[in-house]
Amino acid sequence: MPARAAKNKPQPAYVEVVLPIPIRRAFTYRIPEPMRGQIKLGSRLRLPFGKRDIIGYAIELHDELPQDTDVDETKLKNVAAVIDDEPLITPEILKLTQWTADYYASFWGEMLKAALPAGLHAEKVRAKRRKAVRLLRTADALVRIASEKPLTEQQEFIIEMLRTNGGEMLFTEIIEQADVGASPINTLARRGFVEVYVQDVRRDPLREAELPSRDELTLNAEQQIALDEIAAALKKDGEYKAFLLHGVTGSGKTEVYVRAMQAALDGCRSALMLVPEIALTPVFSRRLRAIFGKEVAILHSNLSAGERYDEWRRIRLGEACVVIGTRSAVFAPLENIGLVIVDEEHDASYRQHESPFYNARDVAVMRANMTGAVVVLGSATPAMESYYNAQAGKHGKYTYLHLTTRIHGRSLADAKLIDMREVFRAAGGKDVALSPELLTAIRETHARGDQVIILLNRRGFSQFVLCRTCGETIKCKNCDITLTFHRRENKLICHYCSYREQSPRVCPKCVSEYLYFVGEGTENLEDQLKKKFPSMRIARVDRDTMTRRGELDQILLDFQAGRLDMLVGTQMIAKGHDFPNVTLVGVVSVDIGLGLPDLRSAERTFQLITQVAGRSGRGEKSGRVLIQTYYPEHYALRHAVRQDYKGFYAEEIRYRERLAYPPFFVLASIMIKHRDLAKAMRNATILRRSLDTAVRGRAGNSELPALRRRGDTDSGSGWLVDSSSVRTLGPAPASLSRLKNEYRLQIILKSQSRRALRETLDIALLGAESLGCDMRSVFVEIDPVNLM
DNA sequence: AGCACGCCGACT
DNA sequence: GTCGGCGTGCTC
Repeated sequence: MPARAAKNKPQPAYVEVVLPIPIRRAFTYRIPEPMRGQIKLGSRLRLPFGKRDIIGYAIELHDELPQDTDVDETKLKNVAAVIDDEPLITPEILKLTQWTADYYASFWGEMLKAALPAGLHAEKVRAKRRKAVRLLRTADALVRIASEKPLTEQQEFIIEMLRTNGGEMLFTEIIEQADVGASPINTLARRGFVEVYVQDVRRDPLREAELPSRDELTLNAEQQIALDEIAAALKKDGEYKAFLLHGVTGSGKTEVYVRAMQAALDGCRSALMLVPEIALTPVFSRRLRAIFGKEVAILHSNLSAGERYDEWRRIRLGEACVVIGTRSAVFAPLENIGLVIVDEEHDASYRQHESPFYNARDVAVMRANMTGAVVVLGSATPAMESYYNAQAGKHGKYTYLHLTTRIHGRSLADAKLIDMREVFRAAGGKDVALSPELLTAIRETHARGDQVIILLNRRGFSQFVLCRTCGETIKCKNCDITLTFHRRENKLICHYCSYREQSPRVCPKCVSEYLYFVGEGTENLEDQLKKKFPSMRIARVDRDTMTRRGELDQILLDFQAGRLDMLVGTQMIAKGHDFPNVTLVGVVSVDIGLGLPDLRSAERTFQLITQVAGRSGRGEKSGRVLIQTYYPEHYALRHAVRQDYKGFYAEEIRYRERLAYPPFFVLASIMIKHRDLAKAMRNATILRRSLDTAVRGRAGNSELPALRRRGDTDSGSGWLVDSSSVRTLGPAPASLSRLKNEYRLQIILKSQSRRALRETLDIALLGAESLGCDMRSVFVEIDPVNLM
């Protein structure tokens, strides 16, 4: 042991760190003398790791090397540098990320990285203004001038790209997307093809939008009751309490949130509000600015790295005590939280689908629980598990608050199902995308000067190519799915891996010329509508068109301001927005989702339709909703039409119980991916064996499990379980059995006890590794969405 | 995750 | 005969 100045309290000489890589272990480093005392829990450290430098996070400090450790002092490396004077990770976030990583069988180091704003190292030269490029000449002029002195391939490409993007793009955007340097753009500018100019990036899209009217200042009785309950809970300082605020669309949940946040501030505590990705519109942001002024920090996914970091820093320094943000904002370094709100808590965008997996809604509840805060989960269509948790009785984890009336006494839209099988028959077996009834309704609505929203499901509704002669469908060469036809590019594109190929003229298998392009994608539907309603101004909103920053905002604003008559799009348009002039919502084939291998497909369909129906008739006028479907008798649709949440819940919960699904059972999915099917199978088999061993081991060790008969709820098998038993299913081919050139096998775990499930999983993963399973091909998801 | 080490095909 | 593919193993 090195001698130390005895007078001073010993300074930690060793630090345990976790790293932002998929390794579960922590690593020990020696702290060089001059750094001792500077390192605190949560400090970011620069560390030598193998042949490279890596940033790690201090999670534990030791004065001496622990006795029980198996690390060899001589093998330890020194910390290279302490990055921040004051740790960016607060003790609270350290604890929260640890819990989250553990809960989701994720990696702590990755979780910590995810908790910090991306672009922490963004250059300080944060351009508030950026260079943009505008196309100056028309296509005709281009041809003429180009003939004098031909353009290079890169230049041509840039011009083509500019043209397809409406003639205007950011300088950096071009460089990125066209993969060119700055010089071809400058050459084009010199030759007068384009103009380079400086643009305010933060063009305020609100300029032309009217601010929300402030006539909703008085709460109705239900809102007041909800607020009172929340405020009362806030008064019990430091006591955790959870609410489910179930309010029909248009019932004024937002008003309750805002008041509750004010109440938290009045009690000198801070407030955190999570919103779905799409809902954080500039309109809403501005409203919050108006209410909370500089106190509010907004963590918007569209912020540049620098802007995001600025907001984050204001929170860390305590300058902002109200935080509104999307998913990752759940890790915002707010101190002294009194209130956590999760708006539209059922929304899928709270789930992170890549490593590190987590669901921000559940992390939010845990954060409130850890810090003794009040949490409010709000939704018009609560997730099954949330509503279940809000049931009185032993599951009463949440206090239920209900808003049943729409503000201003607006009535719910009048909704109706259109049976597409009949439409199909009436059309003489012709493939019709739009029923006459919907077309008539669009015409009438437009004639009144009102606006229309058409919702469709891109996935189920995309075009694919079918050979009429041999029945061949053209599949992606990397994935086990059919390619989607994109007319504008005349290409077949894989929606999973982005593989693209020229669309064929003859069947690649039998060389028949009779190729049939089935179905209607958004692209095509937009064309059809434009053709049918040439006088209407129609815009399309989906992931393809929404790549550019701010473009969605612009379309939504145009729509709101009445510069567009119809919006056609996917789920993105279903949520949160307030369009007072929309009196018709058409739902075109969302029900394809009902056939997907997803235990939540009914729930999602119900939610989607209910949400989009809520878009109709938000102003003074009453609205209509027409839902085209091939399954008019499906319960998700039947209840959605009547906006009957409880009816839907009652049926769905029975189904969940019968099949041992959440909320009765906790699920985990283990996905095994490999380019080589045999290897995937080998890994999966080892895993299964290891799981079986772990399950047996646990069962053996657990003390006299109370056996319960569950034969009445589990269809058929009548298996005997104790509440902590873990069932293993698979390995079986996953629902997308081949994706991005990898075979995918899936093992599903089910248990009534989350703890048992997690413990079994941990033991089994370790065991599998020691049995030679290649853990790089193994991906664990707790509470998964996709199942067989 | 990266990055090295190590063993089998098409090229100066 | 070498350059380079990615399979396997390790990182305090």
